[in-house]
Amino acid sequence: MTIHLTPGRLVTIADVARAAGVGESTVSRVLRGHGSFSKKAGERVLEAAARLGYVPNRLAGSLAGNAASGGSGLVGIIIPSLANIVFPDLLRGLTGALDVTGFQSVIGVNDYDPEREEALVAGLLSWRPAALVLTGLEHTAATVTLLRAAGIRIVEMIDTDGPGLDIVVGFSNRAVGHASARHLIGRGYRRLAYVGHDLGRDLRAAKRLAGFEAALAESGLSLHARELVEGPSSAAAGRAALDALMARVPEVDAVYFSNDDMALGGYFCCLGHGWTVPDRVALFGCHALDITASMPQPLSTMRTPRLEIGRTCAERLTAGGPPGTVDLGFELSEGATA
Amino acid sequence: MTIHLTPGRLVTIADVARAAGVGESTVSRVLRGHGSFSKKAGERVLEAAARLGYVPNRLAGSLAGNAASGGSGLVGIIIPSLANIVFPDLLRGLTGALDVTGFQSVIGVNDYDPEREEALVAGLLSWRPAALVLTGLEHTAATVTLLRAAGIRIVEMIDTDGPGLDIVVGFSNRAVGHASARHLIGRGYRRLAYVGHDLGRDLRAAKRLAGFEAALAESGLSLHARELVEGPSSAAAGRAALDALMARVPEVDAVYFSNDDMALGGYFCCLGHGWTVPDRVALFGCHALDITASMPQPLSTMRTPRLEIGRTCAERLTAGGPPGTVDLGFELSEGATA
DNA sequence: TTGAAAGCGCTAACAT
DNA sequence: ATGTTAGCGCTTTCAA
Repeated sequence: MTIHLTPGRLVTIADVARAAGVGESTVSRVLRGHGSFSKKAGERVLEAAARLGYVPNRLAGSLAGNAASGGSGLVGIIIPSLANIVFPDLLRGLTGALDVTGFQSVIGVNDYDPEREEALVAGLLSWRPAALVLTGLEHTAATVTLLRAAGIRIVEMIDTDGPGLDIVVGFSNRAVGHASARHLIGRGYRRLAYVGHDLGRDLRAAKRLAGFEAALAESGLSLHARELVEGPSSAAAGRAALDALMARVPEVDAVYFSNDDMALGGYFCCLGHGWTVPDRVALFGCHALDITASMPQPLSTMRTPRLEIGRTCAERLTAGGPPGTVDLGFELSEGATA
Repeated sequence: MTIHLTPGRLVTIADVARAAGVGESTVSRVLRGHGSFSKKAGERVLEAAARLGYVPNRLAGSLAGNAASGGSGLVGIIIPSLANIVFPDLLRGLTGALDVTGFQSVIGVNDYDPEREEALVAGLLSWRPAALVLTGLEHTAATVTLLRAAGIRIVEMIDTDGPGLDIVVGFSNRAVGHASARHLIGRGYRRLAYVGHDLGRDLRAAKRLAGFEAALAESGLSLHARELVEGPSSAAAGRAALDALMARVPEVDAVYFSNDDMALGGYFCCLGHGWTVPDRVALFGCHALDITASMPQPLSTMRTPRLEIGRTCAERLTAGGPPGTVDLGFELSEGATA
């Protein structure tokens, strides 16, 4: 049976009600399995909805349902970048867990820029999300004001080094840096250098470096040299930076990289020069990207629980528990490069 | 001045109107820069909105504005995976261009599963998005029905090998495979093998292989061997698969990988065995991931315009042009491995 | 068990 | 230039 509708007009609950011969509220009850209704009414509504190809309008649903309490089925997510696989990993954990509970992820990418984050928060808030997930603990004052006024759950993910607004899920980047230094010192390296990318933007990398230097200081050491590149991390940047570093300070015996991308580039640099790793120079990364486990010499790095962070964020959000910090820790991934 | 509001109640346009001493519609006009209003009214509204911390409710806005014509400021995006950097790259191009035009991206990940895509399409449609962006051309019949009934713009990205529903932006995966084979044949390789991942799920990879084999056939050749791994692509899988392949069929002189992840793993395999590349065995990938340009021997691969695809999708969507296919092509990235 | 009716916050005629 | 009014599609009292 063909149904004729005004072109461009989508099927509404009223259409379904008419087709099923019941009232609109009955349709609503049946479709959401709420209230009570007769078996017969249920069948007729379901049949009519299927026949007409009814697709609920959640804009209207959210508006009517609980607009005052600010809860649609959307969850806003803001990450700094999509170019570094670390953030897609977080997203993966989040969306995977969120999908199951019927939430849709609305995402924004702020390019490591707090001002951009502020604009994205304002934009996302206009969709009255049930919750907002941010990356890191540092935000502009205006962002915090917006967040507070929104009256929804806020999760800050990845970094636990500082106070959060509501729920915080991640690990201590400072502790990662500290543990990395302890490992290298324990291996006997003494002339340690750092190779990293733009620290002004990647605050987590800066915290790792701070932890690293703190551990050195505790052992009476200090950073022997550092090489920073402009812009984001990449294998190309890591390769070029290590190249420059070793030309400038050849006595360096171990290098701590801002992350695995950079470290992989560093490893390629060593291969290109024919330097033996770790004898000529030891390499240590961060994040334990899958790829670095397949290197001829697996990279020594720290495994960070990215998927689990995403999953945990989603769980805490939907569970409705109290505010607080969840530290998921990290783990040494002992490779053959340090 | 502190403003007291019922706790949990968000500031509405009515609150702003009252505070500014104007009518609701004037507030609406000012805030959206539509219609006409006096300079004075404009100032008072803006001041009141800022003071009260007004955040527009786009759920209500979309519902009132043009719910019938089905256009909110949301764009739904469905990708098969977030684990393979190819898709975050597409997302990056998309969200970057979409943000600028005031659209928010709502994303779904279907794990290469058409049934899951169908569920995601139904879910996304309930937010009455202005448009939907899908990956690839293959969908379930029910998905196509939903899409047709929705009456919104649809973009299918990445693959141009087949008819689309509305707008198609990408490149010919078949042509990529074909050109890859031509390159290897031109280099003099004759015992060519394929190393890939789950072809039943990654249909684009399957099309590349089909194009590859077609080119071989045109030269009177055929695939000398193939090694397929279960599950998704990864460096680890590429490494293990090449290892198994070369043990089984040592006379192979060139390997075409399903993508750069796999090829990088293959390169690591060669390094581990001390095989010279490309003399012992040549390697060819797909996608030209940044990382492969930093290898001691840059990987020979095909550069695919992922960011540009994302950007172009966004542009076509917002431009409101006619349906059609946009082939953005691809380019040989001549490395040192083939 | 069910329908009628009143909004949710906003936009878009329509008056003025 | 600006206020009033009628919905957008849905959920939720409130009666019946």
